Amino acid sequence: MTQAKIGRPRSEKSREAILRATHALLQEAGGAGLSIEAIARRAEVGKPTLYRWWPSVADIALEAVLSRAEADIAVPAFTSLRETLGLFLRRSMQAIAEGGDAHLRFLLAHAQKDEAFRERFRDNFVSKRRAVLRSIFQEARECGELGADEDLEVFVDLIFGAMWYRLLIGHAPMDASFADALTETIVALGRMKITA
Amino acid sequence: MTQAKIGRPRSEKSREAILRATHALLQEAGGAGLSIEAIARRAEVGKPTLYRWWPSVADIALEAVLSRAEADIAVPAFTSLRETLGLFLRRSMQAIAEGGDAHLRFLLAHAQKDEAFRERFRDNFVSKRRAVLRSIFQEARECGELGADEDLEVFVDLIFGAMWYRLLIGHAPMDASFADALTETIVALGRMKITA
Amino acid sequence: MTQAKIGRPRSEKSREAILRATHALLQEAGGAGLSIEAIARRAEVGKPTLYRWWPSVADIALEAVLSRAEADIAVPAFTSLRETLGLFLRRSMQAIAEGGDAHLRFLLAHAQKDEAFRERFRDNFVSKRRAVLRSIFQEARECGELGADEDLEVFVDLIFGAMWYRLLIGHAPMDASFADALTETIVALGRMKITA
Amino acid sequence: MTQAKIGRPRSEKSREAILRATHALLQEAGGAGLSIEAIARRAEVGKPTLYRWWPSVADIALEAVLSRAEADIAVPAFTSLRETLGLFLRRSMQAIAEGGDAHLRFLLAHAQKDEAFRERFRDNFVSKRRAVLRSIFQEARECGELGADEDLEVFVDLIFGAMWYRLLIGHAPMDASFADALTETIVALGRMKITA
DNA sequence: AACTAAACGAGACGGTACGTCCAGTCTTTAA
DNA sequence: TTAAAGACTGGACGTACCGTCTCGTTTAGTT
Repeated sequence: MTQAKIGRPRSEKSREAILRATHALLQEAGGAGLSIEAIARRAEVGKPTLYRWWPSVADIALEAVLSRAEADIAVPAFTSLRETLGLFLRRSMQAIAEGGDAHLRFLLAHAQKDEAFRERFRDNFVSKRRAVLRSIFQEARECGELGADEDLEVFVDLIFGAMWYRLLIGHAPMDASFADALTETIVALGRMKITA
Repeated sequence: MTQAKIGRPRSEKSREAILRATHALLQEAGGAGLSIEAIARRAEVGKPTLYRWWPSVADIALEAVLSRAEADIAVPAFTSLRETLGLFLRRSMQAIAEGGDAHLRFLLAHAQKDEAFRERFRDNFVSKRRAVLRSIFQEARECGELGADEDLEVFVDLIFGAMWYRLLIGHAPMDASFADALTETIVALGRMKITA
Repeated sequence: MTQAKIGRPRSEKSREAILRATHALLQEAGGAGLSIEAIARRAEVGKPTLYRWWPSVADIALEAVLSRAEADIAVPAFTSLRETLGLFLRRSMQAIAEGGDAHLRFLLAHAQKDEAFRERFRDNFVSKRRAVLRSIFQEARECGELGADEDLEVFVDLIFGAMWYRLLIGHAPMDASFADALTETIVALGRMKITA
Repeated sequence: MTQAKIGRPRSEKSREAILRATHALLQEAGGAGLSIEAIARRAEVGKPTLYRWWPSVADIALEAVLSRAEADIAVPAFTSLRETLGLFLRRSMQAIAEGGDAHLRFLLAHAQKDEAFRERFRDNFVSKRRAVLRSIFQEARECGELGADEDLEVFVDLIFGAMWYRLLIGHAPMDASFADALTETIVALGRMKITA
């Protein structure tokens, strides 16, 4: 049917070296020192190998992030809105604080100058995180902790928006108390609508 | 005390040409085509003139934005929380939709790779917008529409966070209905606390 | 005796496709566009196939030239020095003018950067042409048109040197009148020595 | 009239470093190791500086050769055809033998793949050498050592052609005896026509 | 009115990274 | 068991900007 796959297969060793190098560069120097050239040098790989498999540096960084962070978006088992959401937000913020901020900054910065990448970033990263948060809200709704007519999409925008905003602007820390404040806000919104 | 002002004074003509060129480049090509080189070419100005007065391209873009957008942050006269906040948010989103998004994207992208600029961006741009929003909330509090123990900073993070998030990720539009949804959320939070 | 012919036999189809592609590329774009890569693409053949059978692009070009030009060096039947040499030179120049110049330029250019190829080029191409010209001179000597003590090697250098020189530098055409001028020079040198 | 010369002037230091590096690379590794990249590295100069002033590597090599070899084409004072021509040819061949061959090979090889450079090479290098040789022949003619109806251009082609041919093909040395053989050939051609 | 000093335009400088092309090698499937 | 095909490392290509520099020119304010 399709063409037989002949010829030398893609080198898994190279792929891993590239992702490892990308991760290391992001951690060491932040987004500043990350370039195709630098990755190729560090991973001891030819530049054409990078261009063959990824359309831009940002896509490499995205894959590097995805390959390490799948566990991050594990949904905590739902108990109550306050507990589950609080746990999720505290864990998320801690993951960012522990070295993930350079990665996220870099991805978002590149998404601003590359429309096509922005779409890929949205589809492969953002939407998955949004789905997790939305599922928590939906479970809360099923338990009666959120009303039926709330716009959960707006709730997701509020929570992730506030987090990205603090990360990107840096005017205030992403600590546990911030996580709790966000949690309480959602809890309050849920309670209010029910009493109304 | 300070040194006497001798020598040729700074050329106001050049300054204006530079800001105009920067604005035009951002509107035409988005952040992609904006560079020191491009601005100098377009403004018919030597590169050292740029480096003499601004530390980076992003600072030029910031000044270009500030010089045009002072009116944007005019505080509407306070009537009620719903009305005042709603007006402010609709106006803000409309300003962005009418061509300001490339500017903001560019500023924020650069803030991610340049720590020092991030601080200047925060001090000269972000904090002023935050002050406006905060003042609206404070007036609402004085009118009893917001409780005394609300964390207004978190409210500001929620609103501006959600707006930046939609702008940067592009998963949903920044339209009037979004402005209204945000408004209603804050109104609801205020009402709830009071009834509680 | 020799090793048995086991394994997959060499593809004659590929060999021909390669030589045809090489010839076509030389004619179309001159030496500029000729590379291992380009030949492989055009002939729809893998690069290792080229490296297996030829040590360099230049050797492929050499074989392409040799496979087509064996007739060129047919020795005309000897009648007189003037007539035979004149015919040979006019025919040679015409062959070059009719599209062979890109091939020769390419071979010679590569011979300059590859010592080993220069030797192969000399042994398989140049020396055969020299032998033809030398045999004409020898027949002329037997007929008494050239003296016994002439250095025929120098005569060959003079004639082929002048031809290559015009081809490579391009300051003057390789036309029939040039062929005749070279012929007359040799005839004159022969006559002079005899009268002396 | 013409545009005023404003802006930072060209760096003479860089220009010299580039020519020196080019010369050294040609002598050390032959044409093989010569590239824009290698010259820039060796001369400690940015690549754009090379591209700003020269259209190709070959042009740099040409300038490097010209800047050193102006003395080579000094015309010896004319005494007799045999003596003057012999001296000129022996000197020329010696200059090539003493390290100039890599330069000439490189120039000629590049002239084959770059039509425009071939023309520059012809105008700035070849034609000057031809003029020297032609002037020797012309002085000989004035002394009656060459007839009035000889085609001096063909004589020049014969002599320089034979020299380039031996240089490029490498089938025989460019030594004093070769110089003498060429000299005697021209002398003979001159004598013959006169006796005829 | 001449002098002084700084800002101006222009543009070359040493560099870094870009994205592409080709060289030559290696590894897998096909014949 | 060799041929063929394609991915590999590596390096040069020519271009775009970077941020710095050196010019000659212009434009005030100071003598």
